[in-house]
Amino acid sequence: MTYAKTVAFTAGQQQLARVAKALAHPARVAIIQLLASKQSCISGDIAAELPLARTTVTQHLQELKAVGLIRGEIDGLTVCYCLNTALLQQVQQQFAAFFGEATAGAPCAPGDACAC
Amino acid sequence: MTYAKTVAFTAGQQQLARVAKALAHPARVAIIQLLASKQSCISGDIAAELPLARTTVTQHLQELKAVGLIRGEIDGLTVCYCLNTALLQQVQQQFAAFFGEATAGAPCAPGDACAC
DNA sequence: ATACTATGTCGTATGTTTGCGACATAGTAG
DNA sequence: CTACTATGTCGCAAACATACGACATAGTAT
Repeated sequence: MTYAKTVAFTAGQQQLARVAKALAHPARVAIIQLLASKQSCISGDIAAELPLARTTVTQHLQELKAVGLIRGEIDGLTVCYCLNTALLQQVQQQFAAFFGEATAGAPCAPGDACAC
Repeated sequence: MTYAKTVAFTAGQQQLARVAKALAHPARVAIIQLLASKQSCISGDIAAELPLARTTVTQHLQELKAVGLIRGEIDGLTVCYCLNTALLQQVQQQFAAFFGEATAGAPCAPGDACAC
């Protein structure tokens, strides 16, 4: 992303945007859900469950790992991915606060003349 | 986005990803927050409050409008943007459910041997 | 050792996003 | 009507993202 003046956005806004970007692709949403549903933190089985090439899935996994939402541990030949519940909980708070703030105002239905 | 086989992702995953993408840029997060904080739904003042060119801000506004998170009404010379609280509330539920699912599992701390 | 399996990294083609100036449109005002 | 203001649309350049095959690495197994 090439923001002209990244400085001007708050850390909170940037963090929220970063996480949102990580979830901005159905494959990544699916991966998180998969990891959440399987009790065991599967590895490359993930690739088998998605409609994408193995390498593409690896890339998505790397991206999720870069943001910190998941963690991967090598176990012999296979690699074990699991959710970073700590970060997820923190992010959950962040989103809750954001949406709470956003949904607090008046409804402003279409045709309202929008009390400006 | 060029998914090879878009079909294979659920509607829920795609909807969540679409909204996440809308929030995947600090400027757009900032816009939502701005609209939430000002009681009046300001118009091009938004552009003045952000560290971006006016046209760029317009573009971000269009994107948010395309996803449906905000709505714009023409009021003479100015345009009035306001939050679509109905959609926001719905999306809030969606994210809450998603994160709830994701944070439900075991912590899986690093070094856990990751019970696979 | 040799063959095999699970993963990841690279390079690349194609498409998308971002940021912005130039230009078009549409009200307002004198 | 003419000048001015507020917005939006276009087109473009540069940066990213997506998807994937070819290749590298590193354990396992025989």
